[in-house]
Amino acid sequence: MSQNSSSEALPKAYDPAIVENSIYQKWESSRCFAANPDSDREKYCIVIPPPNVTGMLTMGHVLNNTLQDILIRHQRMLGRETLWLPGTDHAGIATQNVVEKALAKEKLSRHDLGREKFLDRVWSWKEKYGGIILSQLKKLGCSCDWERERFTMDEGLSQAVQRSFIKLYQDGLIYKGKYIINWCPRCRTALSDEEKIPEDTNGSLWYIRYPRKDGKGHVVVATTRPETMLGDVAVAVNPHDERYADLIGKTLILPFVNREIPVLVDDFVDKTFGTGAVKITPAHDPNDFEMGRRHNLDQVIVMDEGGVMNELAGKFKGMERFAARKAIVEELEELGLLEKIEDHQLAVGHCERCKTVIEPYLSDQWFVKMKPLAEKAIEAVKSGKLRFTPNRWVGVYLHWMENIRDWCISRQLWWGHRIPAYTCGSCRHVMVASDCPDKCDKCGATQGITQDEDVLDTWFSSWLWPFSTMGWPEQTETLRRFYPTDTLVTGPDIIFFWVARMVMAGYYFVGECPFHDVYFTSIVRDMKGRKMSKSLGNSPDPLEIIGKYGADALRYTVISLAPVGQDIRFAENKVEIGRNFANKLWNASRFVMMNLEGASCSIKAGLPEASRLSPIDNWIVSRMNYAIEQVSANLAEGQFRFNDALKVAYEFIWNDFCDWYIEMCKPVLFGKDAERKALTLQVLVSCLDGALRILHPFMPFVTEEIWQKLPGSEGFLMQAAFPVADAARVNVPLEQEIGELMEAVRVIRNLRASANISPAKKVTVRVVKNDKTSEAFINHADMIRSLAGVESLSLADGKPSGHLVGLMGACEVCLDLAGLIDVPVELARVDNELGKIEKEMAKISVKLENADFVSKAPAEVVDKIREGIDAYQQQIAKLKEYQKELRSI
RNA sequence: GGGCGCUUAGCUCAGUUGGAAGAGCUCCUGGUUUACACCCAGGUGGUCGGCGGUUCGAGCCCGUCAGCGCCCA
Repeated sequence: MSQNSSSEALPKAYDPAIVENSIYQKWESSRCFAANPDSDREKYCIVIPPPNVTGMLTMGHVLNNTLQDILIRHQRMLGRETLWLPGTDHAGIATQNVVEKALAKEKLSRHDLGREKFLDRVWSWKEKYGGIILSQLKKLGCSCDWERERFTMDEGLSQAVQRSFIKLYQDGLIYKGKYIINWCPRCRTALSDEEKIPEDTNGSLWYIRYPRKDGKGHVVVATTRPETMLGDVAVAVNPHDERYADLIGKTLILPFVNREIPVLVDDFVDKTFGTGAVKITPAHDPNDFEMGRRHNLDQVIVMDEGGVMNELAGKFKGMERFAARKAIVEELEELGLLEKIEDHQLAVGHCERCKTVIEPYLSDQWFVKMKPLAEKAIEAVKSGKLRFTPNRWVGVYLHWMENIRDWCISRQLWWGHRIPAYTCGSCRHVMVASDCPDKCDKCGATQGITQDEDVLDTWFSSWLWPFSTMGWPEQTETLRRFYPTDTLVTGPDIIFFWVARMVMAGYYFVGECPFHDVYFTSIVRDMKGRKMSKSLGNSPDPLEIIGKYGADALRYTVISLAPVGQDIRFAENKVEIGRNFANKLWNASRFVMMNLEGASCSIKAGLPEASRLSPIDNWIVSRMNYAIEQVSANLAEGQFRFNDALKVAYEFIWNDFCDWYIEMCKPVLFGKDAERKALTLQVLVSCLDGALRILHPFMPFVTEEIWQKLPGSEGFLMQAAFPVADAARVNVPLEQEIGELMEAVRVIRNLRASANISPAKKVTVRVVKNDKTSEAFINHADMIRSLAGVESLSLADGKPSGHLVGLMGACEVCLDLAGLIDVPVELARVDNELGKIEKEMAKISVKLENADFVSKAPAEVVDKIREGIDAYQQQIAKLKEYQKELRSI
């Protein structure tokens, strides 16, 4: 499987297209993703938020699933038995819509086909396209256990749906009844409150005169939906509204239909809204419905299921609801019954799936009583047993839970789980059972028992997902081993739809919260801050991006752009950063392996003891252990600081390992000291190994590909151990010492740049003796020579003339220009430098001028400031001296 | 109407107990340094949204206003 041959030359640039598919195939065929319930390791489990079968991979999926993959891969490398359980959701309305649209192209409706044939079409559609999004997740590198893939309409999951419905019914938590529900006239189905999307709309408030039967004038009512007046059965006023005191009990004549309707009183009426008199339409408004029940009023339905006015609408019969609204207003106007029209802003509900304006509609539906289910779900969060990250979602969750309303679960669709309720044709008795009863429980009839036509809300299967996918209601091995799961990663937009309901279902059906942590992801927006959507056309195709830049690059960029809980602004060109990083890692590895020829080092050998290593070797080892510690801390349970972890790995690899360590190694690698060289190679290989391990959860492909080629690697990186930071190898004084070396190099490079000296040209540098700082130059003279292109480096007792002068602290670093100084340029540079230092000094000096600061601030803070000023003053003095010298040339 | 989040360099964003403002990209200047131009070295760039307050000291804590974005009614 792995060649482990360093003689194989790596291509100069990393090409993800060549690597990713083959790596993924190797993982999959070696069953690296499969969870084993029999192992005795501690488990870690995530169930995927099942994408819709109709779905195509979006940037939202990329973010969400990359995060899950990072968690899973990290935990797997930590030695846990991990299960990431994948699958898809049947997405009732969405899927039915898609197939109906396809049918429409053949000029067919689902009714032309009939229920059975239509469902056949949906299933074949599902077989053909339903797997696409999951195969797209594979391109992303997701390490799901594909052998356990589930679908919400699978046999087993359908069983779970049935069983849960029956249990709820038997427990008295499911009921059927006629209530006002949210109705989509286009989808022709009921919707839950959550599927109604309110949008602020500029509407109107129409003031309509309802004549009194006694002929003594009229009453004016205000409404935002005039078309519903045809279903009015009363007018109500507040009992304390003196304006209408004499009107109570009188009768009005409803225009157009000439129905006699009473004026009644109800505390609910808001005296300040409109005229204080409101029309009551129990069949078309939730508040009116309640009021109607209190006063025992008729419920007059004036529209059909498609939003078209019915026979009770009189002359408006057959008109679409908004056309009817227009016609009614016009006619009222003509009749002199329209008093006025006011602009009125209101929130109009729209169908989540098709954006059609929702109609509050009286209809016979099934509901779940939610209050009893909410108790434990509230407690779980309050007690901290269930944590949310970011924590602020707790408030949103609790507010919803504490004000929870019953859940309308029946849908007038065909695609979905059919409600397991059967009605006796003879006595109308309703029986809930998994199969059609042979005879009626009540009257004993054996014929004419029919199943409810409706299906269940898709979320009624989704809320069971964490355990239905594990085989519930059977007590399976998987369920015992992996339930409850550990972390849920999902978007805050489905906190009510899904998260909250899963918590309730987990407690109710299995007795345990389905997870202990929920990580709410960011929302991916475009650069203008707009949510990505198909209709805006601002949503890039992740597959195209993967094709262009590689999955690792996309993962890198998405994660680094996503701080905890903040929305991210994504643009395709940002993926270049990830691609560049993958290439950087690739080339660093390439460099290491090119130098490995004939060497006998192996990642299995581990790091040589510190005493055998050079300071720079020990420095990179220290940096690596710091990076390991930081990545681990950022990924520790409950942290979810993905972007910080990734940043640490990035900086270690790019800055410490590539920019400094590899460069510092070159003299050794190209030198003659074989023993040093061997040790250096071992450090290079070990650090590369460590870097690949900490980076693997984030960028799995490129790290695996490289790791396979490292000498001594066996099996797969994805199954290798995540490194543990060795505190004994973290050497802070050494890091400081090497930090000084780096600073010395920077000072010289600075001087070279300011004098425009070609990098190829070797220079002579003289450092003016100074107690501490100048030592740094001498301690690491060889290193400085090689990194800064210095030929001769020496200490000088006094400042030589004809040199460029730079400062490291107060230590003068002089670059020999043989007197060829471009004085104006150099003076400008020194001026600039002086200006900056003086500005800095002024900023901290004011602190010392404040007597309170000196007396009240901690001594070490004051001392630090004093030292700082001291240092600045020395620097200023040196620079001024240099300035004087330059001016005298 | 109620609640939440955001406002830091031209752009995208870090900044975890209050103690001398950071990264990446962009831009500018150099560069055929045998890992990498998907690169290297160097540089420019910020009254931390406004106004108050607490404090010796505020990007960070409190109040208030403004703009943007969400959620709930």
